[in-house]
Amino acid sequence: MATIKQVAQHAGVSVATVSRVLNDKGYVHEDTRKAVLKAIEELQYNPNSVARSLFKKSSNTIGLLIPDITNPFFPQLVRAVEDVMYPKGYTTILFNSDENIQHELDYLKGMTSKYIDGVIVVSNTLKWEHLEPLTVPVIALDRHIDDRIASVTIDNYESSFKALEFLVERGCRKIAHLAGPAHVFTSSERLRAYKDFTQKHGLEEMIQEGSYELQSGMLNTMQLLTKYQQVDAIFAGNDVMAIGALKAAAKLGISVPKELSVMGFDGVEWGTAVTPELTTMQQPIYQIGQKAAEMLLKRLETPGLSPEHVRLNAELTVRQSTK
Amino acid sequence: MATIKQVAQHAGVSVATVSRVLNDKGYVHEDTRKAVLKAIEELQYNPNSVARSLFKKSSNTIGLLIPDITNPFFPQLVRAVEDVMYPKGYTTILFNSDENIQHELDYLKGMTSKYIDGVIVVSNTLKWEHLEPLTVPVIALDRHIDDRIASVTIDNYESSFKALEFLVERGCRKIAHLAGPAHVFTSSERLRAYKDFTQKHGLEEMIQEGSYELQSGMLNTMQLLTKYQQVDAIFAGNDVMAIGALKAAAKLGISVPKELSVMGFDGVEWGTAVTPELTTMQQPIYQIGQKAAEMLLKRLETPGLSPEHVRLNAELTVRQSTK
DNA sequence: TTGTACGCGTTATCAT
DNA sequence: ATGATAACGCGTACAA
Repeated sequence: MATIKQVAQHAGVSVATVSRVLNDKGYVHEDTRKAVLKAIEELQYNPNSVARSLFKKSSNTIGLLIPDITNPFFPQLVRAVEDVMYPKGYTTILFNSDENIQHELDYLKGMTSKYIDGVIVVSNTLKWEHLEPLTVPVIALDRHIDDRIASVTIDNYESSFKALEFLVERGCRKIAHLAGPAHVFTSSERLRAYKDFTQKHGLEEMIQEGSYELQSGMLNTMQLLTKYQQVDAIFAGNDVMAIGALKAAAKLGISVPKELSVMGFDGVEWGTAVTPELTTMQQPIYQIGQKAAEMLLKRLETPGLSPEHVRLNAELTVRQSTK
Repeated sequence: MATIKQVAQHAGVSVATVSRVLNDKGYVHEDTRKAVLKAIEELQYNPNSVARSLFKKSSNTIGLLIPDITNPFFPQLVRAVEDVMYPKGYTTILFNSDENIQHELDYLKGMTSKYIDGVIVVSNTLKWEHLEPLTVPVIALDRHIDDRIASVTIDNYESSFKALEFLVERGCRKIAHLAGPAHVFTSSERLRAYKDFTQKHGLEEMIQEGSYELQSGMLNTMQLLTKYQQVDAIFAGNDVMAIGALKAAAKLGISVPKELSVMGFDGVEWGTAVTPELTTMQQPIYQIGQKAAEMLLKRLETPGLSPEHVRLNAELTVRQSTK
């Protein structure tokens, strides 16, 4: 690895001059510029990012903190973020927190010492006081954390309401809710919508709580279906649970959508892999990631912007699992 | 952000002493050590990773180069790598190449200037000459690149053979192959096995090439099934295509596994989400990632180790999509 | 237009 | 046992 010093020597100039042509700053004679360029080429010189970071107190790197990349919701989100950051010269570092606050705090601590320039955070546990000490822009993704922290979210409550309305329109009256974990903000919003909806429409409230996983979705649907015999629709807290419900129905010999309608939430790719294909409230996952990255980029360029709160809309995608 | 200098001042010692207690190196009196620790605590001092990297020419960071995180094969792999690297103090940077050699070379170039300590690579295009200039340990994952580059792979050829043998055992005789893209090493190996197998057993060769995607799997199965009427089994190049085949069968009213057996390859989670659940040649995805990370770690600790080539075994997981 | 010299925050060597 | 200082590679005042 050649250094700027060697390039300077090779070109017969000083390091300052090399730095100038490197960064197009200050005056430099065309001839010397060419000589420097030639030296750079010959020595295959590549500026040292670490040294540059030390001086600039900035690493052209952002952190992306998510619960777990193996959750099918996140790969697309991650891709979106990288797809917008990379062309702008930023590297993205991914962190899996497993929703463990200790891990999250560890990561955050590491970031500042690495001159990470900004962070995108998906977390149910992180609060203002944890993020406040960070001197870099932060974007909260998927979950709103605090009014003082910019965020990109979707309208979980309203969308859930719409999903439920659709089920009623299609003639469902005994609608059960397969709820996600209570500590997850998005699932509690969806649950809240379900409760309000059933109350408003005078429908029976049938709730079964589980975790955001396939097995859980299946097992809990089994329980649900034995506990409440007359269920004619299931509104699941997310797609993975909904697919679990589909599996349970298949196992119990219940025909979907004829005897039972199943509605998911998220719009992950899995939903198109199953038969019948899953009807779902589709989040614009890729756009959410894009938007968050763009907001971060804006704050990177012009620091001190007031916290913006963007709310995207989920959209009902009717496929085959509902009447 | 406090610096080591400020800590030294605060504790009334020199930076050298602070550095000593920080790194447990050299002698330092117990009293002064305590004073330093106290200063560190009071100033909330956090050593600057960038400055440290500059001096050490090492960033405690590794690169993980994969085609695309949205391919369901990779999230688990990525998790595995991070799960072993992080506790050892290493940060993992993920790069999505989209199998584009230019992107790959760009990433590689960026790595050296960042003092990245090692790389794990999943690529069909990268060759010895691209990796050779790297001065850090490299592990090739999933695809063998060169004898001189350590690798972790699975026995694609033999496993495919076993999968096909299983189908024959179950009475299938008209076995078609839904092949993955020709430029992907793993799929050409699986294709090769299919060809050898049919020849060995005197079976008709029925091949349809597609891409590693759901739609492609479905469409190509449709074509396959119209072109060759009597097909009684499909051996797919990967699980996603196999699931596409399942969808095609459902659409055509063909009952799986009664009229048609479907065999996948990979063992991604999706395979358990569909009905019938997918029979597949299951790769130990997580272990592959683990093993690669461990190999890298070993080479990080003791450089200059000769290239090791580990080959893991895929295992037949019989579920419901085969007779 | 170009060069000198210092600072970014650490670690390691060499004195003391 | 502790301190001063050079070095890591780069960018930028300031001087020339």
